[in-house]
Amino acid sequence: MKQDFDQFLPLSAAALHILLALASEDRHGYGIMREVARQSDGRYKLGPGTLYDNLQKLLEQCIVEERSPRSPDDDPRRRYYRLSRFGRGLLSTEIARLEGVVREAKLHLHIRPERA
Amino acid sequence: MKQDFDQFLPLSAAALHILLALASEDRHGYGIMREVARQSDGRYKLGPGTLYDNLQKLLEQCIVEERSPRSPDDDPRRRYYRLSRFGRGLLSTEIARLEGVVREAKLHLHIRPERA
DNA sequence: ACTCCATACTCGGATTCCGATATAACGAAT
DNA sequence: ATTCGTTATATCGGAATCCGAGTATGGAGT
Repeated sequence: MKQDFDQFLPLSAAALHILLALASEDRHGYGIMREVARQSDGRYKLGPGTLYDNLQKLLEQCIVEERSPRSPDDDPRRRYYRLSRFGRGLLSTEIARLEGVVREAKLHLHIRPERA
Repeated sequence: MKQDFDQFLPLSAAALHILLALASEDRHGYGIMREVARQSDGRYKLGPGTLYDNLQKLLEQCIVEERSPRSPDDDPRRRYYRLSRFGRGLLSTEIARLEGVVREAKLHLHIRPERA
């Protein structure tokens, strides 16, 4: 039962970063925003429009699922999201694809030592 | 004189693949389409709409330049494009960014051995 | 003559992006 | 108790982008 990830790839930058933020742990929307900013050192910022557009679509596609809050002392406004099994596979596939892109690029570019 | 690549990043999938196709050699539009399909093993196909939209924008931003045909026996319909110096730096920066994404992802995913 | 491929390009509908804005509960400080 | 900054979810609508169908043409093969 091979799932066809291919029809979902390539992921948009927004979707990729959302899934990446969810790969390390389940998060609520606002937490995703902060994590995305953190992971990219503030260079890539997700606004609420892009975030919720994407989240809704990812939910419909069952790439991301909503999860119930872990404890009752948690802020009740929060809605938590997690990667589905399918979503995790999809992200892995996309990462493998990106590795290919990076490998290909390095054949043809001088990559300078990375800057601080 | 540090150029601010950051305002152009992240590259869309289309732009990234176009630049990648031009990294190895100068190409005309149709050649870019073929090269993109080849590099992705046919999984990512660029249609003419996306291609020319992107090419026009990349020209305006001086990321890509038009080049004169190399020899007069070349098919005269062809219009050749090449990466500008700026474009090459931009692509390098984007590739470095993607390496960071891949590195981050691998901390949290089991990447299966890549499929045939 | 016909068909297929190479090649460039336009068009318009669909999709996506994305900041401004709205709303409100929380925490801490006064 | 009030205020203030932050946390938090969500919508709206214009702008940007995607992207396939279609148009056009020339050359090569049969």
